[in-house]
Amino acid sequence: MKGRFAIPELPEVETVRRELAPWLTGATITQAVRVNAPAGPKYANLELAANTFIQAVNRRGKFLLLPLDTLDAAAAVQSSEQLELVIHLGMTGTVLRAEDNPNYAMKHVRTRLELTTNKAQPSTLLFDDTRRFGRFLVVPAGDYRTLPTLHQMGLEPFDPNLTDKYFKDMLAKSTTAVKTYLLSQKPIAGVGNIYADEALWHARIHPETPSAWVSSAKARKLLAALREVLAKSIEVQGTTLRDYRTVNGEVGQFGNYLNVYGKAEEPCPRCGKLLTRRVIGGRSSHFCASCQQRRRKPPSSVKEA
DNA sequence: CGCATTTCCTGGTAGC
DNA sequence: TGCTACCAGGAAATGC
Repeated sequence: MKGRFAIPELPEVETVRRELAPWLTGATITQAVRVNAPAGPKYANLELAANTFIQAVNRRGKFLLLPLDTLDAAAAVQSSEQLELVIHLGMTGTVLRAEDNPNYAMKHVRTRLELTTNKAQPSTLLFDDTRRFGRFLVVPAGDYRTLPTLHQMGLEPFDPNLTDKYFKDMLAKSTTAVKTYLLSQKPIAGVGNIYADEALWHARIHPETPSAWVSSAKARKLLAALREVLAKSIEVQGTTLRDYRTVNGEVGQFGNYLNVYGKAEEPCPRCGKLLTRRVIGGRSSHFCASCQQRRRKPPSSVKEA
């Protein structure tokens, strides 16, 4: 494992959301600026956030969504456009409270928000994004045209509308490797590399199985497994690799519950055969070739080419 | 359009 | 020790 990693997937982002909400909900943004990063779509339109207040700290998949309400009634009438601050942590995005980190190295801090909290305290939010894989931008509320992944995102894992049949129907839409398709965020929101590998192992599905070949029974097991690993990880504040810390300096414990991720050449906890690592869809993937058998033929419901 | 591949980006690490 | 080459990853861009 390398770097200051959390690999923020749904549980890690939910952990951050829960930490940010008490601090930011109801706070006024007096200034919002991009610092130490080139202009571009990743950290964009921040000036629009000035003179607004943060209504809520929400999460959609791996994105944090902060609806902003204007403080200027006249402007609200003129624009009639509600705004939203969109934050994606990417690989290395970290949200910091400046007053808690007086000696913080500013080298990779990309944006800064000057705030007045709902307790009338001044506060400064810093967004450190070392590798610049993150996003921190203001958009018209709900307008995700510049964020195609968010735009096409599937239902939240715990959305009651996400039934077994709905999930199976989503998987049926693609013939790409089921692991790759999960990472696209289209069948379900918030699943990244770690939890995809873990859930596929629990459901005994080979990660290279064409998504549409996954049977109804396997789809049901996969959805249950995804919910199980995500819920457990949220409970223990996510997976911490190396020296990552949450906003409040805590360490997620889900690493203790991993069965396959990062465990190539170690014995499968279920059958004892050595686990395999293989690049699938350009991503490092971990599975048990023995108990995650790849089906040889498509199910009868899928037309042969 | 669907799917596969490449790019973005930096710091940690292996190997010499 | 110092240097190079390589690797990690989510989402977007590009290629076919």
